[in-house]
Amino acid sequence: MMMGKEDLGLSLSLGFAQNHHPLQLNLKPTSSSISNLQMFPWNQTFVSSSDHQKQQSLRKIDVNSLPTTVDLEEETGVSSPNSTISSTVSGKRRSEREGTSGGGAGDDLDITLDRSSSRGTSDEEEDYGGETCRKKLRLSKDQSAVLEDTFKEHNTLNPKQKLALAKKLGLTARQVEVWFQNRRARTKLKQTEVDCEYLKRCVEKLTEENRRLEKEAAELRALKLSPRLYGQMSPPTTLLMCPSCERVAGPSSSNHNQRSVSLSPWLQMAHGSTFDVMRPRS
DNA sequence: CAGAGGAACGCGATTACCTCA
DNA sequence: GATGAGGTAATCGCGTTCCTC
Repeated sequence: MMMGKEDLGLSLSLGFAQNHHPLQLNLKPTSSSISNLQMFPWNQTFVSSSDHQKQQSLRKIDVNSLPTTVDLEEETGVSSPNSTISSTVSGKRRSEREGTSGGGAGDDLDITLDRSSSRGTSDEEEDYGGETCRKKLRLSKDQSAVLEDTFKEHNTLNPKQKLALAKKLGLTARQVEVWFQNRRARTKLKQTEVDCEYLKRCVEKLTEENRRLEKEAAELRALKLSPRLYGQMSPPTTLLMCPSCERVAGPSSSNHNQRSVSLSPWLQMAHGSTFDVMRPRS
């Protein structure tokens, strides 16, 4: 089953460094299949008895030709299709140190992935049942749903979380790692698309505003050419600004110490005027 | 303490495979 | 059935961070 864009479950935020107006885009799907799957409490053990049942059911619907038993063999790196798991006594990795909400007791064994083994080794024949070319293993719907749910909680996993998730889904840790990598890439791509769209809208609005102002300026120039009318008006091209608060003063704020400045739209934006094309829509 | 070397990891780019119209 | 497009799992190369010596 293909996973469409609506299945991505992206919750995107767009923020500008200066304005801090996040543009929230909630592309979260309303998938009933996801709701049936339990979220991972990372501070708990993954495989409980109920988990085991789910694991069994997951394996039943697993379309991939994975090894039927994904157990301790994988942790020791004996029969892992794409990855070799090595254990190191010392040297905590970054993800664990940064506390990706994992950890807990029994962290004396740091389980890490040796990715070099997944990049073209002699184990590949074993990996794909004797075939030399790499096989594209499409993840099942439920596997994807669990991965999505997990990704919503943490977009990165520490090695233990990775292993536990892999074990639960009947995948290799490397597959989980790859899925998270690709998922992060998709999220970023989606975010870039959103950014582009938003900037395009900004450009359109600015262009429109520019056109309007040019038109207005042309009209004012035309008025200037007719002295009778012009004499009745105040100069349109200068505005008054309070030097202390730098707020553009209106006609009534005559008590401010005023000076003439040219109007900058960015200044207006900073003061929250109606010129708000850079403000994301809520 | 500074620096070299290595391991682990993440990311961007790309490839290869699969599904569907 | 052939085919092209789109999605995505998998791979590769590189940079970064951290740890050990």
